[in-house]
Amino acid sequence: MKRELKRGTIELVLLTLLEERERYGYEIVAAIEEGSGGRLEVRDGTLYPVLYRLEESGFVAPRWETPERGVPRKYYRITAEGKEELVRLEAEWREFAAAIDAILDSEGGQ
Amino acid sequence: MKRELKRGTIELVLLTLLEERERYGYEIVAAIEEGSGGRLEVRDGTLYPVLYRLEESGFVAPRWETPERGVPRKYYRITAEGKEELVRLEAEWREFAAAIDAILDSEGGQ
DNA sequence: GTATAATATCTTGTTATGCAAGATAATTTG
DNA sequence: CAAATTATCTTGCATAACAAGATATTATAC
Repeated sequence: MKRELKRGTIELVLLTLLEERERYGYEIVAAIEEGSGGRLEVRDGTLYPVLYRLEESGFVAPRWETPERGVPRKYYRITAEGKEELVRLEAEWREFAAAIDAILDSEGGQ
Repeated sequence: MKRELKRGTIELVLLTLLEERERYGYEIVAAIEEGSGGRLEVRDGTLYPVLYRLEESGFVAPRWETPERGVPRKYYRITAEGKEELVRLEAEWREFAAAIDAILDSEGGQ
């Protein structure tokens, strides 16, 4: 999947996944690939900066967890503001996709 | 509509509009807004560079027309290669949108 | 007839963000 | 102990949409 198409959608995807439950970054990379049926891939070098942006905006909140065995993990949960943002982003996505489809369907169908 | 979401879709939109018929840049700006039901807007400062990229790639071909009255217009038509590219871009868009929707629907629906 | 608006194309610089490529560190496995 | 795996983080690059202008012709208003 080309890079440019993804732009502006990763925050929506992240908030959607974090609304279901708390997750840590490395886990999210796999969740995106799985949840999209292998069609969408996001690198960790992409993911972490997005999480920081969301954190700065107050849409997610982190929590370190150091298990008895294993590498420390930084879990993120969605905040109340994050849920509101998710509603906005999803509406924006639906409207955008509808706009593109409107052009494709009206013109291509002739 | 936010800027980032549009990225990667404008070439698809342009080729779709040009597949229907020859058009000139200034006309396309209005056609996009109308064809999307007012949901999608593209500035002329965005449009022209996209047309040049498409022309360089051989996907569209320009033709100047100087009418008896009025400002000269540069009409673009889609080429055979452009039609192939359009098929690719549309498939890519459909798959991408399906990937996003798969994540939204599976997670949001619980 | 001159000024203003509308039509139309084009250019420059800014900005945002996804990603490659690495660095770091702990843990597990061979 | 060496190598692979898990996990987070950083730097620099590339791309493309846009704002803000420049330019030029034609149409309209005064």
